[in-house]
Amino acid sequence: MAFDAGGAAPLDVGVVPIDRGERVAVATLSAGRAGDVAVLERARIGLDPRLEAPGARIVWQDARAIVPLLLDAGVRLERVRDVRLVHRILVDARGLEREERWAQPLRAEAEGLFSLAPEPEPLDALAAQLAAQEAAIGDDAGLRMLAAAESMGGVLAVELSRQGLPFDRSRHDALLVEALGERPPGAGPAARPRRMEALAAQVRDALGAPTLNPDSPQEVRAALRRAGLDVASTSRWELREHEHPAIAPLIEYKHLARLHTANGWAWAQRWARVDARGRCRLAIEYVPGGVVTGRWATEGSGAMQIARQIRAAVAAEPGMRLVVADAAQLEPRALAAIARDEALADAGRGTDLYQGLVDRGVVDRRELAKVGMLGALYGGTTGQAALVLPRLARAYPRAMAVVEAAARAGERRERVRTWLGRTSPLPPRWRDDERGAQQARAWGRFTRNFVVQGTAAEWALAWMAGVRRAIRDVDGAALVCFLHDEVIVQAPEDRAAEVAEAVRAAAADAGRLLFGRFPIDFPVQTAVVEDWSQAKD
DNA sequence: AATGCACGCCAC
DNA sequence: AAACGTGGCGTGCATT
Repeated sequence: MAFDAGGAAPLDVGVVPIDRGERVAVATLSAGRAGDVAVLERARIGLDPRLEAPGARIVWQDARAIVPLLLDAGVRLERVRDVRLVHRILVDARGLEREERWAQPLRAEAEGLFSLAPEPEPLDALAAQLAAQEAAIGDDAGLRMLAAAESMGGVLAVELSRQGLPFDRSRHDALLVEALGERPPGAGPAARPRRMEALAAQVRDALGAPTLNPDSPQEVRAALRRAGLDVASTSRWELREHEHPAIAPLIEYKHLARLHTANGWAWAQRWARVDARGRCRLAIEYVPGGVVTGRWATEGSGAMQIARQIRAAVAAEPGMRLVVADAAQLEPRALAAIARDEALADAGRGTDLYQGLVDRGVVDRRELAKVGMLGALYGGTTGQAALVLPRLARAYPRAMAVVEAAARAGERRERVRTWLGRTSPLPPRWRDDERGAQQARAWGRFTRNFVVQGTAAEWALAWMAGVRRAIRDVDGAALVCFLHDEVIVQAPEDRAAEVAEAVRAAAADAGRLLFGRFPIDFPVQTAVVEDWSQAKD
């Protein structure tokens, strides 16, 4: 198992940074109290034998403050409890007091400067928090597993953020020049790359608006209306409905403008940095549990939305390869497992669940299978999805009943739970009128999706924890990216195939860990490549 | 000048 | 003319 999934830890070891992380206080946590406090210089933390004791669980308040110190000291971190992350789960799941006292900097940080002995208070507080969490979790095996997984997620996020994503700036520059044209000499928003400027001129020409700023939706809409195009917005789907010489260059301009602002030169300048070993990496700050469903977010760099167009700039370093792995149709598979829907699980037996639906005669085209399944997961009611849904409901009544029940529960303002027990928040108030009914249905779509997306996120955590363990002894291999259902490991060329196999095996392990003997496959598509764009999907 | 919101588009 | 879930973020633009 990739993380502690059950049973009481024989030894809980609390760790608290003091003196701004120059030293660390270590204590045994038991029955809500801290005992046998030791204080160690940061470089010598690993010398406390309790941190390496078999089965020991290391407990902290905030991974961001302590995990870097532990990693630098060579502590392995196999069983962990992140009190901050787990608290957030238990507040919703168990009504644990919403208390943010450990969000504050620990008082010992300041007071430690003036006393040789550590303040016992933070470690006692940690012990008390741990005891409260253990009581709240009780014998709920799902919550216990979720707490362990989320806590390991805190470690993974620190490790991933410290690694960064290998990034080749000259390749990035070349991709931008190819798409946008030469970079203008002056910075500033007025200076547009050559192709963008040419498209802007075409738009102005076609609309007879010589001073038009194509970045201003208001100006663009007004100019379009003057040209006789009755548009409510300037979004692409609406523009496409109209026939006019300005439309094509405008849509192309907006496409390039997005690339330029989101993943252009300024973005690379801001987020790419050269580390101590001279490697260029994108600095990505992961936020575990940053999304209500339990998915991760990132802060600042927009790293979860790196445009496909520039993914070739994410490239393996000399002697290395990227092992790019993504879980195939993760959410429908999670749904099949939640619902114990053997028929849907059977359709997913191969590597392509959507094709499985076609092969079993449920729908006649793969594209329809996908649209219909996503409609079921998101609550789609129109178009192609609506046409296919009845057939899915007939073929997979158990799975469809689960998402329908989640939607109805949300409409009734009830909470729903993921497989391991993450709980949806309570909805805002809505009135008892037509507008309120709309809001209720919208909340139902949220709870419908929450169950599936949240369970998929739990599987992904377990998967990634397994990958972490599997590559631990592969010298030079490191997780460098995580995107909901996709991971990238950079590994030495001659060990990449072995890593790819380990990543696939970790997926199967994660499925068994969460869903036991229920026969659901979690196939993972892996590619060993030099750059991210070569991993086709 | 700083702040907050709306728009629009990218990702899964 | 949106719809069908979760987000981040840059830009324009109105408000303070």
